[in-house]
Amino acid sequence: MPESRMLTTKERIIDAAGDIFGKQGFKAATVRNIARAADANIASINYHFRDKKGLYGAVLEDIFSKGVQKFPSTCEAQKNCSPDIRLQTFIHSMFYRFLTGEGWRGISGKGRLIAREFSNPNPAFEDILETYIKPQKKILVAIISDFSNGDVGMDKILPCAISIIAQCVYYAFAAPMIQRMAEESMPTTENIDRLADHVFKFSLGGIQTILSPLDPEASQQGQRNQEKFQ
Amino acid sequence: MPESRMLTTKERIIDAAGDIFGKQGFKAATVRNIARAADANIASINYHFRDKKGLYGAVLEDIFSKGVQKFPSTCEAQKNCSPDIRLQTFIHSMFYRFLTGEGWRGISGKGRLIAREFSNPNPAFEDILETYIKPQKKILVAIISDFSNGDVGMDKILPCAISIIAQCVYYAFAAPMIQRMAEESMPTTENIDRLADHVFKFSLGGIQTILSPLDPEASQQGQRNQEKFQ
DNA sequence: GACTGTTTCAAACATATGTTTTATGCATAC
DNA sequence: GTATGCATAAAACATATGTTTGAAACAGTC
Repeated sequence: MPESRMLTTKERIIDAAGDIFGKQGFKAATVRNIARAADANIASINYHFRDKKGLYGAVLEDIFSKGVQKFPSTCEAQKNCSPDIRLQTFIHSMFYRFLTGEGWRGISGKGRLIAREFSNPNPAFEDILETYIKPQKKILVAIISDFSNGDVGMDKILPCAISIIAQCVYYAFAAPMIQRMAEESMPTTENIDRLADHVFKFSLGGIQTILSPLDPEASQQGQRNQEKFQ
Repeated sequence: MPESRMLTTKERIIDAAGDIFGKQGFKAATVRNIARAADANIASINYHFRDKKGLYGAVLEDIFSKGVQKFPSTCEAQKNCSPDIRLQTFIHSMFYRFLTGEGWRGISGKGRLIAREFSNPNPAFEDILETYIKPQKKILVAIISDFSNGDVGMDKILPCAISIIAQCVYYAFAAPMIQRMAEESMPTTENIDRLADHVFKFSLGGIQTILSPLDPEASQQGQRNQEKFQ
């Protein structure tokens, strides 16, 4: 352990806990395993973080603060760029943040922890939401809004935002599925740009279709088929 | 308990286990809680399913067999329809299967269990994959393939399929997130058709953009920004 | 060098939990 | 009626796990 020994016990615990919580979930992860992986004593977890829940909260905070710091989804230089470019930057940031080793390492580590929070938010996640995620939402909404000339309501913009986030998150959290169903599309460091570009282009088409002022009747189509399912 | 008493103990256990496994995950769910919810004795779980893992496997099988049976994603009548219509049917089926009470009840119950499997497949899930999920993939790939005239490779079709599935799954598994970020888009029985229709239209635009023979240079765009993240 | 506050350690504690055991009801067949 | 096989029940068992405890090691200060 050449470099990990440079870190303090507290840091090593947070690091190991991120991986183990990510892989196994809050309940299945044991403080004993975390302590062993961090090369620390069990009691030090309680000493530094009060209890297992406290450790989890610290891990969440650590993951997000580092994640958005290392991969900002917007940069000053692009402030006046076309929405195309800014959307591409946003999506690529998302992929790098989720999937690379400097980020959340996708499914193999902390990325899965985040996916879990999406469907099963821990109380400690509410703060993360306000501090880190809502600003991201604002950025994405602004980008999509710029595709029209501001004459489109939130009822069309928000679903587009969701569709985009959905794709980014899915590549990170459903990697085992993707590996089994479409191995070529497995998210790895080699094809991360290719995948991000696909999501970008796909979403571009989607946004244009949704925001285009024509086909006002299309929203009725769903009603036709509704009874088939009831 | 008027009607649930009509069911056998075994059935009641599977039913209760689906909800509790879904809400809490495999490890966090306890056989004691499941037995109580099913109004059954703890030992009956081991009696009928050997052990906790066996129960989980039975739940998985039950969920999928009922899910695809109640909401088939293709029907004989549409066999010769346009890909548009068939895609719409596929996506709506997906939404109904994931979200309605007759299906997996979204996040509140078994839906979450499936989302978990996507990122954390249980050994018992491999069978489910072969029996229930791969046929679904085949259907979707055939639909997307029909949008072009068959002159587009899997390298473009599969990512489109993933993008579509991603949206459907996200609405089901990330509902708590959606509720907090975009309450109007919360998946409920009231707006399920509206949401499914959005995903349909968005995906239609995405597919057309990806499969369109023009812009062969677009795939290079990603490379430009790559160094920014390294 | 002795003192003090902080951190680490090994062991113990209390509890939660999956599983097994043994006994009891409850049909159906002989 | 009696016996046999299936289903359920209550209790016991063994283990895993979060937390606490009290002592030891360490670092900085006077």
